[in-house]
Amino acid sequence: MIIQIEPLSDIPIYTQITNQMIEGIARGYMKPGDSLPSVRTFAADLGVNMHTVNKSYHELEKKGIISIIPKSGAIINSPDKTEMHIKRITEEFKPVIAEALVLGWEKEQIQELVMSIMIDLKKE
Amino acid sequence: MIIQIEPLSDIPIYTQITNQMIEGIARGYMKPGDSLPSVRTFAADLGVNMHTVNKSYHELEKKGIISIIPKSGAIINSPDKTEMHIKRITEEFKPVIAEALVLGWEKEQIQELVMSIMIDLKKE
DNA sequence: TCCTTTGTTCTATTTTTAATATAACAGATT
DNA sequence: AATCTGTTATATTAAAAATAGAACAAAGGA
Repeated sequence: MIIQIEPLSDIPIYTQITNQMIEGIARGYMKPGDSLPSVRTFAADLGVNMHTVNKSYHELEKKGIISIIPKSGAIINSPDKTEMHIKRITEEFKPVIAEALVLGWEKEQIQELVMSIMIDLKKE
Repeated sequence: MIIQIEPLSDIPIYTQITNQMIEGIARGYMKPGDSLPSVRTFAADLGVNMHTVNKSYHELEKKGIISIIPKSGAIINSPDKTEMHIKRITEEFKPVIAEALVLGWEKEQIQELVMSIMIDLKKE
């Protein structure tokens, strides 16, 4: 799982790690049950501090995507159909959809873009 | 156009203003051609600093949503069908869609959520 | 059992960003 | 002429991000 950090980005490093991990899992590069690298080795690979990776892992745990087993490691969760985090996902979608609408996108165009992104992420 | 600032939020104030302005325009509370309040009066209304509002306005301008006329004021743009900002909108959608997929959402469920948000924003 | 690795916790410092506070400027608006 | 506008500048404070180093106690492998 290769992750590219952009030091000049206005997106915090720990968020860059979080997002790229999520995208990597969505693309199937990592699967439920897989272990994540330890915060130390991963930090060394990325050239960042241990605590930065640790913060990203806890962000992933808060989102329900991984489980951190104390003193042991982190493992990617199996999706739980009863826990869709619908409220959070809704709040994350809303500003993007509102922005597209304000810029003049038609509902159908937005649906098409969303579909094309899903297909891109799902194709292996 | 009423805007509610949450001082304790981890979202910066200027981003809260930006997002709520966009949602307000999407809902039709403000329309293309309308003037935004001056940065000073709006800042006074919200109880924040002038520069904070100013930063939000420039964020909105960068997104192509308003035009700032120097020494005069800010006006909401008419949507320009030839300028959909497709690359930026795609990059904004991607992490949210990836997160939903990783949490086990089906493509159809995501499409339904997106549609319901669009309907909610469009209903007046 | 011993040794290494693990996440955790703690303190500390540096850097960057966000937010506020004033002030002054020059064009626009009335 | 007087006011209002966004702009620019400088300064300060507050908060967040990132780094650094150390120590701990449990887990896990040899």
